Amino acid sequence: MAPEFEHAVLRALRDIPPGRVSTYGTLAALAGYPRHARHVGALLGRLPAELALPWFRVVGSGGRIARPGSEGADYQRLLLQQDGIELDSKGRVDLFRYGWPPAYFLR
DNA sequence: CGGGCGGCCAGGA
DNA sequence: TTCCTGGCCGCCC
Repeated sequence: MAPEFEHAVLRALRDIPPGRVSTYGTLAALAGYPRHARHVGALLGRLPAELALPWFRVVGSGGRIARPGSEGADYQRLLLQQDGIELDSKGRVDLFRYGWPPAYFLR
């Protein structure tokens, strides 16, 4: 994975404010790499916990938490709630309400 | 709403 | 080099 790509993505990741969420595709675009959503996922998946980065503030395009059923998914749901984010009955986030940056999620 | 399909792009085998 | 596989995405039924 190219260092420039990683740095750009992590920078965008750190810029997501508490209480907001972004998506893999949006983060990739913000970082300057449109269409690289999958790679953002691959990167977030192997982030060392020590870095304490807000990986949990990234969800799929439909506001869905990735890899449902997995242990990490439950943890992510918990962290999002602690962040003050409401999840609907199906565990999805309303991007029109919490999406970051706002301009990317206009109704 | 649910499921399939094709497209996306980098790594590993 | 080809082939397969992803914490994805959007379109079509």
